[in-house]
Amino acid sequence: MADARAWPPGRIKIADALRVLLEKKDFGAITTAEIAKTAGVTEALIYKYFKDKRDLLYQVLAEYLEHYHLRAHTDLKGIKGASNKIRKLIWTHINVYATDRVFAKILLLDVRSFSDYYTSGTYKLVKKYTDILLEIIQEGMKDQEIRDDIPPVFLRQAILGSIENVCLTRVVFGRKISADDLTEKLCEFVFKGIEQRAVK
Amino acid sequence: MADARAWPPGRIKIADALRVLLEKKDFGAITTAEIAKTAGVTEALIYKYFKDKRDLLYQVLAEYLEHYHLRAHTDLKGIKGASNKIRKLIWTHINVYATDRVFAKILLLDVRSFSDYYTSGTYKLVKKYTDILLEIIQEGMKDQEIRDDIPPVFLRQAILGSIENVCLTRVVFGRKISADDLTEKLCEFVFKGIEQRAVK
DNA sequence: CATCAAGGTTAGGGATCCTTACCCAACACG
DNA sequence: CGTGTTGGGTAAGGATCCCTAACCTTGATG
Repeated sequence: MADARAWPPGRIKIADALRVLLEKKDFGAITTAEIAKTAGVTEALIYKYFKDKRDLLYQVLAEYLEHYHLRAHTDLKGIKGASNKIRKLIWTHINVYATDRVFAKILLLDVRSFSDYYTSGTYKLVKKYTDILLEIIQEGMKDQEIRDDIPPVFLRQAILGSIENVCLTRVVFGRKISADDLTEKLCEFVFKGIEQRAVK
Repeated sequence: MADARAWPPGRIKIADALRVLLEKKDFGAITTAEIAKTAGVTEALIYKYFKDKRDLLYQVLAEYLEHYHLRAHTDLKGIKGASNKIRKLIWTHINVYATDRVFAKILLLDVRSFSDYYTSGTYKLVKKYTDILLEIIQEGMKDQEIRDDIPPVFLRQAILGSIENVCLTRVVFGRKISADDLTEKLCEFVFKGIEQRAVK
């Protein structure tokens, strides 16, 4: 997972330790002492590699994001048409939440409450990731596949919000996430809306 | 704001102090010492009325929720048809975020990261609030106004997610929220979806 | 008038985050 | 070959911060 750059072993052990601990408890309940103990290093070493306890969280999240950003990109290769791409992106996105609870918890729950997160480099990575969706939307508007009377950035926010909120409760309560099932329903909602259509 | 039950003055001062402090900084950055000083009481008094520092936050949020729950209920009186009710509810919901940033920040940012929040009584109040939307959706399905091929609870999650995510960034970056404008766009999205309709 | 509850304070203790100073092995270099 | 110097890591401690136990005061009540 951690892109094995030439990071010193201590740094890797610390990041790994946080990931392990996040499986069982939320970030606020994890102490630096605990992280150090799990990593098998001393507390002070954390502060050699990370500015903060929070900076550690941000950097771990950043590693996930780089990984999944790349994956989303390749997942979309060879798919034609904005609608099909959006469907695929929704599936991929949900599937990440379904299979990687630690990542889901960090992104959906832990970092949100820190105000400095929104000015961090990690947040920029999130935006870069969601820009994929934005570009598809713009492409779809050009091709008359997607309505162009609502600003694309607005649509992006609305779509992502619905995805994340649907997954949120499932992540919080540890319920299973079925990517296939949720994608189907979400696409119906996102593409056609909740209005009852005229019976054919 | 704080429904003036027969609460002792100290309790009111503490809750007020937190509300004041939340206007400038986020919950995690506020210390109990700071709260006590702002309230003009000693730190220990906080723990006479609240189990935790977090419990204080939950109770303050609960006061907001009771207030806005009531208001949403009366706001919907006299409106006919599920679609019209949903439109109104969306407007009311957004308008609360637009006018009450402290409430918005607590609900959208601060409490989310605490895992015990989701088992708290305050969270039950949130559910009670969102049940309004659920009932309208069910009503709309019965009246053929809203499509019934997606579970109502799913639709509720998706709709609320899109609303909240649209407001979230505006709250985080302190940008203005125009209830009229956002409601218009959100309703278009929620009711009709992003698909380009056949040109008439 | 003794007692008791309610509202509030004093004083302090343990945990947590973070910093400063230090150790030591490996390696470059004159 | 002696000598810096850099990178990885440790030891120890300090400043806060959250929370608790015990105590004080005042007014109501039997």
